[in-house]
Amino acid sequence: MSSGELKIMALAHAILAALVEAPCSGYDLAKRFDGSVGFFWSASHQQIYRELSKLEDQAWISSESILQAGRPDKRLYSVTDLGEQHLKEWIAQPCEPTPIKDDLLVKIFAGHIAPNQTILAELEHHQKAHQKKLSTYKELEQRYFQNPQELPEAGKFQYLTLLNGISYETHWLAWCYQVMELLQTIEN
Amino acid sequence: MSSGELKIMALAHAILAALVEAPCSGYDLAKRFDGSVGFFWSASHQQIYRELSKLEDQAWISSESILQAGRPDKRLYSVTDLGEQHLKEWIAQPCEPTPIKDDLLVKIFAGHIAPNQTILAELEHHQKAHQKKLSTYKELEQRYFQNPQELPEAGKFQYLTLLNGISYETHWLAWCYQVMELLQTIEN
DNA sequence: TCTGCCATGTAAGTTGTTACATGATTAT
DNA sequence: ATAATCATGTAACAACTTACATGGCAGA
Repeated sequence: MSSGELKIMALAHAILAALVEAPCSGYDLAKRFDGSVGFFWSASHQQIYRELSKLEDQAWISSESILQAGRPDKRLYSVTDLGEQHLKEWIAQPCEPTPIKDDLLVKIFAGHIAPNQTILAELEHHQKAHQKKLSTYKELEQRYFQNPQELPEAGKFQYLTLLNGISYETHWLAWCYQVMELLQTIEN
Repeated sequence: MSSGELKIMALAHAILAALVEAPCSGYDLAKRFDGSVGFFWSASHQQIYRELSKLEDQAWISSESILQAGRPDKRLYSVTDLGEQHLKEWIAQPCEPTPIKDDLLVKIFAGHIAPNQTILAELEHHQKAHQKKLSTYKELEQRYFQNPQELPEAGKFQYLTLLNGISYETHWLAWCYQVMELLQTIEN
């Protein structure tokens, strides 16, 4: 209503959250979105660069050019006071749980039109993927979050996102197992 | 490559899967995407109508006009042989697990910049939402899936998507509890 | 020499969201 | 009367994906 500026910009907030934790370049952000930030958001480098431009136009972030020997310059982005203020306000606004959108579940739902073998193969593929993620997450837990009670406050919150990843992958693995059990009762 | 037609169309496949199970109108589809189909996909009615037009242009679905007394006509959509063939092929192509994108996790990640009270309130809000979904799912389980072993094949697969929903909500609830426990160790 | 990493972008297309639009029937 | 439900759409915009584009440096 009225003038504007009341948009959603989900990615923008994920970027702000990442930059508040540690200022970095677009390139580094893209890598972080593939790693620890990936516990809660994913984005391609193209999205990230575009969003960084927008955020800088709005003065929610600012950048500093870093000259590097033998490498392209990098732009180091950090969140401005204005940006942090907006992030705080956004955090205070209630949001709803993300609806599920999952290709594998679509395939399972229509599973009866495909050979059992096909479904089973895809399931094993996903099982492996989830197992891999889970062990990565557990390694991170052991390496950086051994004593959660003694972490600094920011660290505790980051640990909680990791815990969510662990719980999420565990849920998927348990479900994969359930599917396999029930598939065995179907002759094909 | 070569000529084309190799697009992703995630929503299209979700619609095909729903229509294979039971032909219906766009309006009914929208309702189903808010209910049982919502275990694996969500979409607004605008998306659905647009996608239905595209699918009919490609002859993956066909429609029949149903005249109704005292109500607007409805178009009953069903999947053609061609559509079912495409769906089968799509099911056989491997896909990757859906990356996480979740606003609440962004908020938690940056939780240290907000008052503890704000985080706690949002968490309780989500806890309630997940509790509600979980009990809805469990009711459905009791009502329609008491003896999974004796279900027809299609029913078994649909039950598996419901089981995923139950597992998913349970995971979130357990995590909410973990967060609350750790939040108590932070003075604020 | 070739692959991969560092570093940043543009262009085109698809998907998803929000708002607008219509019009009849049924229940409170 | 008023709101909710049935039933189907258009228009504009925001978000996301895929492909293309550049160019230097480091290591096998």
